[in-house]
Amino acid sequence: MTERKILHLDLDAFFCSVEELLDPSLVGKPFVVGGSPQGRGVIVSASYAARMYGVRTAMPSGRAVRLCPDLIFVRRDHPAYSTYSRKVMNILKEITPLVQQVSVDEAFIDVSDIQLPIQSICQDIQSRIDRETKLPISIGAGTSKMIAKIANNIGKSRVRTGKAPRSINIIPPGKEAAFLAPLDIQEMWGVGPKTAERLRSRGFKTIGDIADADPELLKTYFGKYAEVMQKRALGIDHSEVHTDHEAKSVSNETTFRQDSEEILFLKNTLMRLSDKVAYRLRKDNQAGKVVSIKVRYSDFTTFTRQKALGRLTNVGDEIFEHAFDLLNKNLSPGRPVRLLGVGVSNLEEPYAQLELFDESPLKKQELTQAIDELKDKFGKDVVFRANKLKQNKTN
DNA sequence: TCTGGGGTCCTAGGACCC
DNA sequence: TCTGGGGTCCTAGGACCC
Repeated sequence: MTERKILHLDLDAFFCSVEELLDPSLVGKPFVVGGSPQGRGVIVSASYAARMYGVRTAMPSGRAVRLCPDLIFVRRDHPAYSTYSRKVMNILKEITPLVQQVSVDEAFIDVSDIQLPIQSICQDIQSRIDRETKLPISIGAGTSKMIAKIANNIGKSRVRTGKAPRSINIIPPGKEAAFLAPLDIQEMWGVGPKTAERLRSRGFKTIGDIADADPELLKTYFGKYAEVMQKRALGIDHSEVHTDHEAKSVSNETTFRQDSEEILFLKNTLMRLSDKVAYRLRKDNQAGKVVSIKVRYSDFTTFTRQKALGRLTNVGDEIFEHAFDLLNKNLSPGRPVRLLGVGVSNLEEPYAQLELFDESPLKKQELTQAIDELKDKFGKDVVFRANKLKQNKTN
């Protein structure tokens, strides 16, 4: 069996790089995309100039300004990010159909079938994306997704110039364990702050420490997970590049500018969130069987509640009805609420009839509108009759 | 410093059924 | 008379990732 050649590609400071294309006066300046420091925002993306001040993703904006008083704040422009993301992903799909998009700015590709040295494959992709989109991208390469991903993280982190790294980091076959061994445990896949702390408290510092540990001892600490962890530490990962991604849940949440305990306000918010979720579901021709809410109080304690409906829905009113019921039954009165969220999961395709229609996005949108208009005219039940018909047929 | 928003996966307990 | 065991669904929470 020949070795797999897997690449992990990650656009450098993606949102900021797009903003620089839209407004070249930002180039080289310390700026961020994210919420304003007056509100409760956090940094979503930081330019490399801003990172030189210690500004990082997910940092509260207030703290970022203290680190860098001249920091420029740019509002998010999601449509622009989607457009550029699509451009990059399309280029990758021209190189190979084996593309797994992980997020807007990140993908794995399997280039095992390309008969060129891995170094030149990486360089070709990087310069082509630069030529066609002007976006900087970094690439990690290895015999598995895990190695490619970690290689990319390490490659990027070595560059501290205040400019986009555009790094390429290739781990040759057979060198996986040696590459991982000296790295900090938190570079591991699936090891976050909590697990890292547990590992550190038992004397594990590097990935090599985990690779070398007595399997039985590791098992007493981490149970079933120990085996997976140790395999990963040894550089073993057989996971494939998955090209088919289907969403399993859709949710929207919002943090208020000010905490509130006013039931009318919370109710209206829940209604708005339910409509948003429903609209997104309909746009993707999806519906779900489970409605959930998320509530965070001002002291940051958070709870979730969910309810299985026994049938599919993608209608705002119905999602809201169940969400509000869950809220009513579980909200502690008099405790100010900071965040409210609504979600729908256990998704399926609801309308078999849709397949009879032209698949063009415009047609779909027209159909959605038609369904929504019917709902307005005849009441929400009209949307469900088709749904129940389908269920009766299939059962 | 005072902590966003969108997700996925895993675990564990209880209900219910055979 | 003092209590089996497996399967499946549902729910809640938590860890993790970008």
